[in-house]
Amino acid sequence: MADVARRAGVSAMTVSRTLKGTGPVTPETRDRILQAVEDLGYVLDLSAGALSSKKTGFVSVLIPSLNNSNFSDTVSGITEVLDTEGMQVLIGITNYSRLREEQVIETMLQRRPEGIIVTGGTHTPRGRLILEKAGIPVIETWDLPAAPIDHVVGFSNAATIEDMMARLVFRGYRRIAFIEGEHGEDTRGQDRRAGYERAVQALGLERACVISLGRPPVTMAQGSPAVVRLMETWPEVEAVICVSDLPAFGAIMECHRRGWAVPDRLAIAGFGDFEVARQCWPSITTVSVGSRDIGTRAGALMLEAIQAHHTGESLPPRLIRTPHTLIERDSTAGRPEGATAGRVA
Amino acid sequence: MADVARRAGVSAMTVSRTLKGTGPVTPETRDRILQAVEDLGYVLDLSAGALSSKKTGFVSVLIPSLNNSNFSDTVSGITEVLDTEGMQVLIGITNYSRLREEQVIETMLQRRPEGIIVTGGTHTPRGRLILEKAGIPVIETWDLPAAPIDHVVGFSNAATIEDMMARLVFRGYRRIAFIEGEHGEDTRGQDRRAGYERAVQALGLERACVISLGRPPVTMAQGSPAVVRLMETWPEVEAVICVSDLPAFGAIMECHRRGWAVPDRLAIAGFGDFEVARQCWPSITTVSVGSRDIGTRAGALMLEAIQAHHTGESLPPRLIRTPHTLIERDSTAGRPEGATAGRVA
DNA sequence: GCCGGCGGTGATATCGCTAACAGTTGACGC
DNA sequence: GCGTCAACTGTTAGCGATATCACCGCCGGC
Repeated sequence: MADVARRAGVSAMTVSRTLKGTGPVTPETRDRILQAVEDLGYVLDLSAGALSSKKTGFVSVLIPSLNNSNFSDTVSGITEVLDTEGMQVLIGITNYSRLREEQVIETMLQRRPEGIIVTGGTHTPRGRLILEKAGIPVIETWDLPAAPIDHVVGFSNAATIEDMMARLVFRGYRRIAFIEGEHGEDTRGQDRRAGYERAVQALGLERACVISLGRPPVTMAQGSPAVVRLMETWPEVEAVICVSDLPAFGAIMECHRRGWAVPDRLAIAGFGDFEVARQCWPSITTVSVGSRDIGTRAGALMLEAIQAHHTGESLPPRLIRTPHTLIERDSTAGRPEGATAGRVA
Repeated sequence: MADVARRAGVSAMTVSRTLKGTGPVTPETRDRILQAVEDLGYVLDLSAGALSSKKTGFVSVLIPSLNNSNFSDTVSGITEVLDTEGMQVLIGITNYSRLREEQVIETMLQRRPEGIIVTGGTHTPRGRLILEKAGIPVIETWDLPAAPIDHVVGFSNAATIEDMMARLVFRGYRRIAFIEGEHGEDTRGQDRRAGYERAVQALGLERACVISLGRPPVTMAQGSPAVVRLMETWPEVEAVICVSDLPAFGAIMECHRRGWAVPDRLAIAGFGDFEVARQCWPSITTVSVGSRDIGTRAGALMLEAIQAHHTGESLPPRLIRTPHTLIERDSTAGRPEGATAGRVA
């Protein structure tokens, strides 16, 4: 930068101001500097700038996996918003493990991000502690934690499935099963299952029938053995909700193979509104949670929080409930006998 | 760090050595320092370290989109490998635009990455120039550029489709169409189309039938109108190759809706070996290019190149051809009349 | 008994930039 | 004509770490 300054006949400070757009610079001086930058092929060093200004321009984003389009949609949304302010997203993959999340948080903080966005509201005690003490805005997403760390942009996973259950019952289904991932790490999946069980109670259904797929990430492939097991275990089942569209799709394909009509023999619903749910035949009833919107809203909130952070005050914890939408499609068209079938006359 | 040093009764330098694992430190001293770190809740600042050591620990990775599991698989692979050396991936999204890529490259270089991995071998002249002059290892992936900038980890997109064509012809198909994305930006898609046209020539087929989907990213949804248009335009078509599994899937679902048997009325093949291709019914014939492997190999190569870069010598440009595998599935089971149908007797 | 070398540690000088303050000019108002 | 203020530019002093060299013991070899 000193070279540039010399060549343009100004001080390094003026070069800095020109390149960052902070402070006033005479147009001529500016041109001269930009010319010098061009001539020398100079590239600003943001690491050095970060050290001196104490603004790294980083925001860390922690997600369970990149290979789930729900999460990559959220990241895309965040990235898009932060890009407008020249901030760089640092992605951390937690692999659906809270312990891994804790480690990733620790290493992330060494980069001095100006804010951190995590997926879910359940963390290891130490992970939570570190986040609280980090002294930067924190946003928890994809969940509505009972005791948020700071800000929240999310929805109730349980409620999405309760809504779905109500709708299925309204459509005439009574024997409704649930296909879930393994217990333990995927807390959002657990919440959905909890929603299912509450709904079974609330709607007065006979009993909860749950098939477990295995460790997350849940995949399309897991759907086919799961639906087979389901039909063997509870042949009387009329409908099934899957913890995600992916196994729902796998299940539907298995049904095609076996000649089980969907939805007439078995209605199948998913979660997440993946592209495959819309394109599948029959198209899959699902819940859209607006993955990308969660990202853009979290991004915007983060910018606001960082802004406040810079001016000294810290933004009071905000809770943004994002809407979820039940999307009824062909895979749950209703009992053949009509919407009232199975109801008490 | 000075605080930690004081509390442990050593110099800052020793603290640094302990935390980074560089240089020898007596176990006792080490423990004392780690205790002090714990007590004070001290977190190392890598930005500062980067400035003085001139090693940022960043590697930039540019991809067209995060929402394509092929690319996110590659990124996962890269991340996984670089993680082992504590390096952080900086993701840049180019949106399938070369101009955008140029801009992203410029802003990325301000972060002083130690290496940069880009998707594809076609760039704007200026983008290419900047990469060449960046003075860091560059890896081009997902392609085999005629004139590589530096290293390459990729495969010939054209060859994948040529192989596919040969196989389809072997299976007895003669009238084979191609469904592609719009011309212009997606150079990998263009290469695949070029492979198709070469194969039409080489195999002595009647003519090339190409349906264009629209601007990338190509989606599942685009598959259905495309296949309808295809059948209207060339009713005699027997098979079609799609530029990606996603529209191939959309096309198959449309065929289900319309009662066109796949593969008997129309065989459909894709590209990319997305999960949906394996799970779809009928399962989709495709080309696997090992997206994740491309990532792990590029990651490993990058580590090696950075290593060399540190010791002064720069690694001679390396070209790693990754294997692609044709995966035949149910969607191209062969002409009903048998594998020799359509051949000259 | 002397010397070379290694394990362990510290002092100092940056790394490249920007915050903060301190000029310097010229326009404007009264 | 003079004070005031805004626009513009420069000076100085770090930001928080690490490269580098220097130093001190102590060991082993000849």
